[in-house]
Amino acid sequence: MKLPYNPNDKNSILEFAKLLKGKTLREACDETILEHDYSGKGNFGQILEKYYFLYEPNSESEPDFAIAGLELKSTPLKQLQTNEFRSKERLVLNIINYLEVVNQEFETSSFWKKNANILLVFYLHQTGYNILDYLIKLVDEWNFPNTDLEIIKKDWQIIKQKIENGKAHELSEGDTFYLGACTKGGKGGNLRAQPNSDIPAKQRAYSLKQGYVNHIIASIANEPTGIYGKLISSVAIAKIQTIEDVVISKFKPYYGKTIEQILALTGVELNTKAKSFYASLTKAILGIELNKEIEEFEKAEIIVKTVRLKENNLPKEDISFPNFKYEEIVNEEWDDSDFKDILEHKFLFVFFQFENKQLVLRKVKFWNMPYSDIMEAEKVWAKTKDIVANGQIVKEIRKGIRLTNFPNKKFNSVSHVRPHASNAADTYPLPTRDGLTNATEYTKQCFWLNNTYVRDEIYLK
DNA sequence: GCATGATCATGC
DNA sequence: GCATGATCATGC
Repeated sequence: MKLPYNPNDKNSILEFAKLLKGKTLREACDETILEHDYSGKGNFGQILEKYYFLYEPNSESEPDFAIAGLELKSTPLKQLQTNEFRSKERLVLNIINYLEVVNQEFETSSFWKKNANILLVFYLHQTGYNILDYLIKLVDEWNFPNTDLEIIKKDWQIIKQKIENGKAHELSEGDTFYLGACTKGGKGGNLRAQPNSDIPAKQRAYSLKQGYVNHIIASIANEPTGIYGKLISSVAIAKIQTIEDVVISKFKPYYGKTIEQILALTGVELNTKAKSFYASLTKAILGIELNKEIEEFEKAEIIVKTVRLKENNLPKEDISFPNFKYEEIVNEEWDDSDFKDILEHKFLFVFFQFENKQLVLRKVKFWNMPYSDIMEAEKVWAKTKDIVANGQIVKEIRKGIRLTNFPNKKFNSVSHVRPHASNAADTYPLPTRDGLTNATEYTKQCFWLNNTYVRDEIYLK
C-alpha cells in the first residue's frame, strides 16, 4: 500500500503528522475507522498508528519509525481555567525489561534506542467524549536538552542499580527526578521476573514525570520560559553534580543559623508571617528570584515540606496532604489512588528546630518513601476506603464530638487520617449513609504523615 | 504530654 | 470559595 508519507524520512513524517493539528481522529483518519466500535474504549495511540499512519505496531525494541529513528507517542492534555495546556498525566514510554537492562549501558539501552527522538501528539482529553473526538492540539518532535539528558542518565542509572540489587519490586517513581519507573498494566499489575531475586516484580515502564511533560508542552507551544529560575546553569555542572548535590551545597552554609541570620546573610527581605515565607526563604537560599519557579523542582515534581522540630526532635505538627473526597476514594484502587501517587513523589524536607524559642535551620533532605512504608500506608488507605464504603465513619458521639473509626496513629506507624477543614460543617458528600449518624456528608479529612514517623524515618536517618 | 477532633489564616 | 499550612482545645 502506498503511504501518504515517507516512513524513512523524518521530515516527511513530521510534515504529515503536523496535519493532525486542529483535527480529531475521526476527521483525520481513513473512513474505515468508522466501521470499528471505539466507543470510549481503546487506545488513542493504537488508532493513530493504524488508521492515520497506516502501519501495524512493530517490534518492541526499535522506534516506531525505525529508519527515521522516530518514536510516536500520543498523550492527553487538560486545559486550565486560564486556557493554558497542561499534561493530564505522566508520559509512559517503553516497558523496562528487568532481565536485560542490567546488561545495558545508557547509550545502548532500550530506553535510549527507542526514545532519543520522539514524535509527540498531544490531544485534549474531555470527559464523556468518544476517543475519536478528542481534538489534537500540539504536534512536534522532541529531543532532550543536554542538561536534562544528564539528569535523565542519572535517573536511568538509579533504576538500573535498583534492579541490579534485586529490588525491582521496590522501584518507585520517587526514586528519580525526571525519568521515572511507573507501574504499567492492569489491576494487580502484571508481574515479571527480575534478576538477582526470586520475588516477582510489578511490570513497570520508563516514564517522564507529569511536571516534565508540562515543560515539553510549554516548549512546543512556545510559551515564555522567563518565569523559571534554574538551579543547574550548564551541562558542565549537570555532568558533575546532581540536583541533590546542588541544593544541599547551597543550604549547608546556613545550617545552624537562625531565620534572622539567614535573612541577614541572603540580604532578602521577607515577611516572616506570610504564608509563602518558607517557600520564599528556600528560593532565597537557592539563589532563585522570588517571582520565579524553580525549574528543576517543577520538572521533577518535588514536594517541599518545611518541618519545625521541637527541642526533643519531634516535629511540632504532623504533615498533611490534600483532602480526599469520599465519593472518589471508594472507587479507587490503590495502584491508581491519589495517595499512592503523592507518596511516590520525591520530597525535599527542610528541617528547622526550636532552640531557645528561635528557629534554627538544621538540615535539608531529599527523600522518597521506602517500599515497605508505602505498603504500610496502603493499609491506612485501605481501611479508610473500607470505612467510607461501609458507612461506618462515626464510632461514637461523646459530648457532641464525633469519634471516628478512621485509622489513627496507633493503627499505623506511618500515616493516619484526621480532619482538615474550616470547621466540622466543612464537608464533602458521602457515597453511603453513615450507620451511626445517617449522614449524607462528612467533615473533610486527609491523610497525614505521623510526626513520629517523620522524626524517626526522615529526620534522624 | 500526646492523640484526636476542630479550627484558623493566608493567598489565589 | 477553597486549598493549604499552621495551630488550638480537650480529655485521657
